[in-house]
Formats: sequence, C-alpha cells, structure tokens
Amino acid sequence: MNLSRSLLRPSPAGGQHGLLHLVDSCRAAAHLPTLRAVHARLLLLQHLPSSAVARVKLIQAYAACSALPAARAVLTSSPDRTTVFFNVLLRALTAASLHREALLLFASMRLQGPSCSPDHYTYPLALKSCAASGSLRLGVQIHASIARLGLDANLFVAHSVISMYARCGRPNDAYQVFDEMQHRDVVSWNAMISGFAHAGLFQRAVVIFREFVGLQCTQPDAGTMASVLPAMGNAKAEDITFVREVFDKMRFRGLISWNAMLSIYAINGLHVKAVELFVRMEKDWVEPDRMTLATVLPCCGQVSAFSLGKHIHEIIKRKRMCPNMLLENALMDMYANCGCLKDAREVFDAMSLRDVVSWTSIISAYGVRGHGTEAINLFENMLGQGLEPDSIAFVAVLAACSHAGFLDVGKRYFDCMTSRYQITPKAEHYTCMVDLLGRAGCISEAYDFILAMPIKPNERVWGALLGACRIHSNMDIGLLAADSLFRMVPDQTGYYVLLSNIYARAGRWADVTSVRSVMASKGIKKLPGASNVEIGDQVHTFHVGDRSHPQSEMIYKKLEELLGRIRGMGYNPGVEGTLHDVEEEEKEGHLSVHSEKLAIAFVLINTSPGTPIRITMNLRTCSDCHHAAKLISAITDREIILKDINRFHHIVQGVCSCGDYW
DNA sequence: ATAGGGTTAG
Repeated sequence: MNLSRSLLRPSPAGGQHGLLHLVDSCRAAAHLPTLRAVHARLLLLQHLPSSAVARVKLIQAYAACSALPAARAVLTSSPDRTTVFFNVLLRALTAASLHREALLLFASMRLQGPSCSPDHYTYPLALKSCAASGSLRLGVQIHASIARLGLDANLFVAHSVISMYARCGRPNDAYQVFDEMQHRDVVSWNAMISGFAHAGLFQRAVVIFREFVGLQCTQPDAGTMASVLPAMGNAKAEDITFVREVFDKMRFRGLISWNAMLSIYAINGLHVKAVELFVRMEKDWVEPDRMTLATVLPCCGQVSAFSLGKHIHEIIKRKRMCPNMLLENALMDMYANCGCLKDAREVFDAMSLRDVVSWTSIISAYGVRGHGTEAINLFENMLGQGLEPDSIAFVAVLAACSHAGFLDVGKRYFDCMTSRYQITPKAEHYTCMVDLLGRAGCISEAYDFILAMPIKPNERVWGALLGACRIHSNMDIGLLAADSLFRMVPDQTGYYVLLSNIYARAGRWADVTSVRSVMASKGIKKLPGASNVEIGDQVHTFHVGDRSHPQSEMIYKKLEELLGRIRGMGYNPGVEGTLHDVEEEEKEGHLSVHSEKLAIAFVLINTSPGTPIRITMNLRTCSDCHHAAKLISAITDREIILKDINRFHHIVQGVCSCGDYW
C-alpha cells in the first residue's frame, strides 16, 4: 500500500507535517500497521511531547482503526492533558457504543484538575452516552452542572439535554428544556420531534412537526424528515399527506429525505405510493443507496411489482452493492412475494453470509406454498449452523407446518420454542397453532387451545378457527368463532362470507339468507374480487365479469375455449360452485368469469408458450377457480402461481403445492 | 483538533 511507501521516504520538509498528514491518511484508510509505524517514527523524532495536535490526531486515528486501548494509551502517556484529549477519546467510545466506558472516562475528568474540566464539547458526548444507556440519574446531574455553568445557552448542549431526557423516558422534561430555549434552530425542533417519537408520543411528535412547519421561519431539513419518521407508524392519512407536502416543498431534497419519505409510505402499507415515489426518484436522477432499495424492494413484493423488482436487482448488480445481507434479504423477500421462488432461492444460495432473517425469509417462502418438508429441512439446517431462531423464525416454521398439515411436527416446534428457546408465544404463534390444529380437523382441540391461551385471542386467532370450521364443516364451533369475530370486527366482510359458506355447505339456505340480510342491514358489501397480472411493466386488473379490458373479446373467447376443453376432464362448475359461493349472482354463469379465470386467459393470450402465469388476488381463491387453474395448467403446459390473500398456490402440471388443502 | 437532530429486513 502506498501509505507505507511514503513512510519510507518521508517528505524532506522536516517530517512532522508529512507524518501528521500520514496519520490522517491512516485514519481515513483505517490502516493500523502503517499507523503503528508512523507512531513509532513520531516517538523516535520526539515530536509527541511538544505537539498536542499530533497526539490528538493519533487518538483519532487509533480509534478509526478500532484500536481503542492504543488510543487510550496516547492519552495516558501525555505529559500535558487538556479537555480536548478527553473529548476526542469520548467521541471514539460513543461512536463504538461503549457508553459505560465513556461515562467512566467522563467521571475521571474531574480528578484531572481544571485543565481537564468538561466543556461544551464534552457534555453532548456524555449526555449521548446517558441517553444510550438510560442513565437518567447521571443525566440529571449533568444537566445541573450545565445549568450552573450557563452552558445551556449553547445549542449543541441544549439539544443533547433534550435528547437525553426523551430517551430516558422523560419527554415532559425534554419539552421543558425545549420550551425555555431563548433561540432555536432547525435541529432544536428536530431534537424535540425525535424526542417525542422515541418516547412513544407519536401524536405529540406529529403535532410539534406541524407547528414547526407552520412557523415558516426555518425550513425543515432531512433531519426533520428522519426525526418524524419513527412517529409515523400507523399514521393518519392526513398526516402522511402533510409530510408528503412538506417533502414536495423542500428546496433541497437529499437522499435521506427521499429515503424517509419512502419509509413512511412503506411502514404504513402504502406500497404503491412507495413504488411510485421511487419511480419519481429515478426520473429526478437521484442515486438510490442501499437503504433506498432495501425499503422499496419489500413494497415491490407486496404489490407483486416483479419487473420493478428485477430492475432494482439490476441496479444492485450494476452498482456492485452485493454481497450485502440487507439487500440480499430484501431481494429474496421481493422474489418470493412476486411468486418467483426459484429466483429467491438463487439469491439465498449465492449469499456468503446469512442471518436469521435470511433463513426465515426462505423458510417462509417455502412454507406459504405448502412445501413443508423443504421449509423444515431449511429450519433444521439453520439450527445446524448454530443460529438461534427467534420469535419470527418460529412463526415461519409453524406456518409451514400448518400449510402442509404437519400436525405433530408443528406441535413439537411449538413446545421446543417455549421450553428450549424460552420464547413467549405471541398472537401470531397461537394463530399458527389454531390453524394447524383446525386444518388437521382437530376443531375442538383448536377451540380449547384458544380458551386456554394466556393472552387475549385476537381477530386472526378466531379467524383461523372459523376458516378451519369452513374446511371441516363444523357449524357449532364455527358459530362460536363467528360470534367472537362479529363482536371484535363487526364490519369485516370476509368473516360473514366464511360463515355463510359454512351454512351453504350444510345446505342451510335459510341461514345463508339471514347472514346476507345482516350484511345488507349493516351496509357491508362483499369485497369485489380482483386479480392482478403483470405483462412487461404494466399491471392489468380484472374483476368478476369484467368487460372493460380492450382485449375483452379475445379474453372471453379464449376462456370459453379453455373451459370447453377442461370440462371433458371432469371440471364441473355447478358442483363446486354451490359449495363455496353463496352469492346468487355468482352461481353457474358467473363462476366462469371470476377474475382469476379472466386473468389466466389474458396472460395466455399475451405471453409466449411456457411463460409462467403469476396472479395476485385480494381474496382467497374459490375452489372452482382452483380446480380450473389446475386443469388449465396441465392442458397449456404452464406453471400457474396464484398469490391469494394468505398463501401461494404453485400449480405445475395440474398439481398444486397446497395439496388442495387450504 | 473536538460537539447537536436522522433513515436499514424476515
């Protein structure tokens, strides 16, 4: 490396300046061997005793090389010690998250005499460590010293006091400091916004954000956007719109602002908005970084924006951003959710390092398709690598067991999770277990399981039971589940439909009608089924009986042809239909124009033979469409990947990965 | 020669 070469030929100008420059280069390059050599030379030439600057630079450089003991040794061996040495070392310790050690060093300054008294550089660092380690008592003491010295007029100091109080769980004390400030700049507001956000007072964070914007004295900056972000989970639509307006009005929009805006959309489930904003970002020639892409990729997955996802993968390759676990995990997630298990697996196999998130991602990809054995093999493989499964990894493997109907294995994992790994089951785990038991036909066991839960069963838990009751036609327990659900979420259409399906299966048409009239009286409408498919980078949406598509005529002709061909193979719309679809208008004729079928016909017309058909829909698919899709996949020799509201159906040559069990 | 607010997955 050329650092060492220049060391051999030090600049003729007497050395010290050249050597100090070399120290800075070692700091930038984090090159410890050269740094040691330069240090030795400085010692040899006796530059160190006279030059405080040289010693400060050495401390910084050693810290940059993660050689903290060496950094500390420079301070210890200094004949004259001043505050700045401590500040630089404190900075190194806080940057390395060594907050305990930072606070010990801070405390030791008092013993060093007046030349080492903490100053307006020291306090922000010490308070940062208090905030990070939750040391409220020490923080309060430090605040008192600051006030005694009158240092609270310094903005840097005041902001760190605000931040310390907020992060130590005292948002009101933080606000008092903020409120009493004589002068404020943009960071003062950012500190308070982020303070409320980190203290969990999301609404107050948003209110003060709005107040700041309303003042119009100082422009919000990227820090403002990033500060409000953690307060925007589950945000109100009007707040999101407001932040977007602020974002649009910013005179300078840097990458951090774009990333924060994308993130706000993503955490609120506004995946389409995030995708649109990303497209806008590309048009504006803003170069995305890893975080941008790691934020947008899951959104692509959620809306099955496969071509954009692939495009992002190309960006990642072009910029040589991999290997990078964050991105690889996000890519896997995107491919899996776009229905491309193979591509997800390729990313997984190519990874040089994998963490629990990577494994969980691929396990869940297999699991939601019904490939239970592979999901379990992967889970065991992960354990074999010595990785500790966490709560979410268990959700993935339990879900895999329930989708595949592996009753005993699932029960074993649940026990293993609590006993061996000491993980307290959450609602998601209970949902998986109820699903597992219920699907396997153990309905009363599932019901007892819910009653014995130590936490209050939520909507999804009861929903899983109701779903199982539909599969196994259990009306008694189905009614109990429905009753709980209607009390919890009286307006959720899907549960009424499930209940009426249960009645329909039992042939109790009067009850079917009464469920429908309850729905009508409450003004609840059945969510219209919609299927999305992507051709090129264009998304096409189909509804039941949709004739709005320009190719409508061709689509219906194709569908008729297909249905004609599969009828000879045992497809009989009437029989399946009465079992599952109770809406009058959907019987017979309308079953044949369900959105899934239209989408399949459309893709067959517009793609070359052999191209997989990927469909994303907003409901669970009906068994009539499922049956038809299987037969169509066989006669047209196409893979059909149907993403349903809660799982994937991967159909190859007439066989579905769900094993007809969903 | 040193300090404040801020974004990263399953």
